[in-house]
This record gives sequence, C-alpha cells and structure tokens, in this order.
Amino acid sequence: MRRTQPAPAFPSPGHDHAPCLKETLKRASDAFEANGLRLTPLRRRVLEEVAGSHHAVGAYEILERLSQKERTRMAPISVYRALDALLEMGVVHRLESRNAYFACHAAHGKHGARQIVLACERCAMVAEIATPAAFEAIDGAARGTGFAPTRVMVEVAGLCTSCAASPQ
Amino acid sequence: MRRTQPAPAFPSPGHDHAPCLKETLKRASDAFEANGLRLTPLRRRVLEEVAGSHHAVGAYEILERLSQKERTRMAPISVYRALDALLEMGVVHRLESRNAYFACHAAHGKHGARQIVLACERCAMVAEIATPAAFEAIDGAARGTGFAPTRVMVEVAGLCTSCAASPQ
DNA sequence: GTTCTATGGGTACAATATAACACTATTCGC
DNA sequence: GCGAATAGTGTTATATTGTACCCATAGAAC
Repeated sequence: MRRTQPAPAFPSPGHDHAPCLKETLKRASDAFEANGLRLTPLRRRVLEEVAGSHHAVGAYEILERLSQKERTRMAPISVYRALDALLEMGVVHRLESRNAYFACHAAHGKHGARQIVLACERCAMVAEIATPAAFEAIDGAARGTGFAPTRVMVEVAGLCTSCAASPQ
Repeated sequence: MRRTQPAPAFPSPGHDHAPCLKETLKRASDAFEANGLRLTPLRRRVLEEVAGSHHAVGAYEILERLSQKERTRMAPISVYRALDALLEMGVVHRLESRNAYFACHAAHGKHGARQIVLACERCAMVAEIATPAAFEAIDGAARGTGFAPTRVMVEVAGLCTSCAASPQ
C-alpha cells in the first residue's frame, strides 16, 4: 500500500534521491523525443545538476559546478541555452522570486504546470503541489476583470518541514 | 451610485489618473508617518514615477526618468534604497516575474497584500485584485504538507482588457 | 550532395542589484 | 543648547543575472 502513496511534498533530507533523478531524466528524454528535439549531453549535464536535489539552484551555480566537474570553462550562455530548452520541455521550472531553477519531480497534467511552488527561505528546498482550487479561484477572478490569463505563477515562501523543526 | 463602485481593476487608458496618484501619495505619507519614518523628497519622487501610471516600471527606468527630469546624475543605489523603503511600507510592490515595480493603488487589508497580481504581457499594465478563496486554498495546501508560509506571491501574466481587444 | 534546422562555442555586453564608506539631517534625552 | 542615536543620502565600485551576435558543426530532409 505504501508504494501507492504519493511522495511527500518535501522528502526527508536523507531520502534516496536516485529514483527521483532517474525518473526526471526519463521524463526529460521522453519530452525531448516527443518534440523532435534531443536531450543532448550538455542539456543532460545541466539537468543532472538541477535535478540532483530538490533545491533551487542559480544558473551561475550550475555553471561553476559543471566547470569544476569537467575541468572545462563554460560560458554562461551555454548554461542558459540548456536551461531554456529544459524549461521549454517543462522538466525544469524557474523560481521567479529567486532567479533560480529547480527540477520538476512530478508529471504535469496536460495543461502544463498547474501547481503551486513552495520554496523554503532557509534551505531553498522546493516542492510543487497540485492545488486546483487555487487556480480555479485565480482564473475566475482574473477573467472576471476582463483579463485573459496565459500563465499563472504561484510561489509561496516560508519554512519547509525540516527547517521549521530545526532551531534557528 | 457610481461613486460607490470600486474602481475597475484595469482603468481605461484615458482615465483621469490624478486621483489615483494623489491617493497613493496620501497613503504613502500616512504609512511612513505611522512608522516614525519620512516620505522624503527622494522617496516621493521615486514614488511619483512608479505611481504615475498603472504600469510596472524597472528601477533603471525610474533612474533615467528622474535623471532627465531633474538634470542630475543619480546612482542606481539611490533608487533602490527609495524603492526598498516604499516596498517596506507596502505602497509599492515588486513584479517578481519581470523585475519591475508598481504602485499599490488600493488599500491593503491588515494582513498585508493578499491580492493577486494581473500583469499584461504586452503593455505591462498591472492590477491587483483581492481573491480570498485563492489564498485560502494556497495556505491550506501549503500547511497540509507541513510547510509554514510567510509570503504568498501570485502573479498572472496575460492580456489586459485593452490589449486583448486591440489587434496584434 | 545540398539545404534546412537544431545545437552550441566564444566574445562581448546589457540589465539588475548591492557592498562599503563617508557624510548630513533629524530626533530624543538631558 | 548639546551629545548621542538613528534615519537618510551621496559616491564609488562591484556583484549577480541574463543576452546579442557571429559563426562552426551536426543531423535530418529532400
């Protein structure tokens, strides 16, 4: 029975992350293929950095990590191009309030990311949760004014379970 | 009776903006005073630029406008400091998805800005509307995961009434 | 093969935001 | 009044984030 439970929004810090990563890579691979594009080595490496944890990371942090790991000197634009492709495929999202990027660890519905983003102010851990009622209320309110929404962004800053529990 | 209607979320482009501006300045003045701080000339000038329309403006745009109007050479940090003070008072908000700032043209409730932000992708016009149901759903969903929210940000990108109606 | 699109290397630069330090202005207690 | 504490601003330099532009290569399409 436990296997049918959804993963908790904020996995414990010590959880086995390998399956999370593997699944994200699989979905990325599928998404690119479905669009006639390629999950190239560069894109894959960038995705691995982003999806290597449940934390949001900055583009320049990705850049530094890759440069160190591979002893190459990458240009920022290379990372941004890879991120753009991954964003386009929906396997990576941007945390607008922090100029950072995080992997989507759950399959999206057909309407794209209708999930709210919870981002810990202390550790930068990120979780997405489906919240249809919120999006319905937002859509309704927006349309009620004559506004035609194309993208809804909900980001909640606060403390994740671990950080709220730990002192200071 | 018309005078008791709330202002429309997106005022018509040709509306008389003077009352909007005046009201915002008044609320700013009150807010600073209530906190033992001052709406200094610098802060007032920055606020006038931001509140001079219902559009979101960038910090460097404010900087350029002020520099031109007053034939002075201002440093970016001066604008940012004024913006910080105005943000702190809640009379200006930041449009996170566009690194831009806009004036709050409506009084806040006691719990700060529990309003969703509608931002036109074409003309950058911004409106805020209270949407309690959305925030309740978001709070509930977040707390349900053990997350402790401190700030909820809802930004909706799309087309405002005017832009949706005009061709292209 | 030629052509088209996708991909990415490289250089430079644009856009946004802040650090650090010095100085002035205002308030508050006496 | 006067000194101390805090708020506010000027100045210089720099950090952080993101793009423009040009061109080389690779793979698919015809």
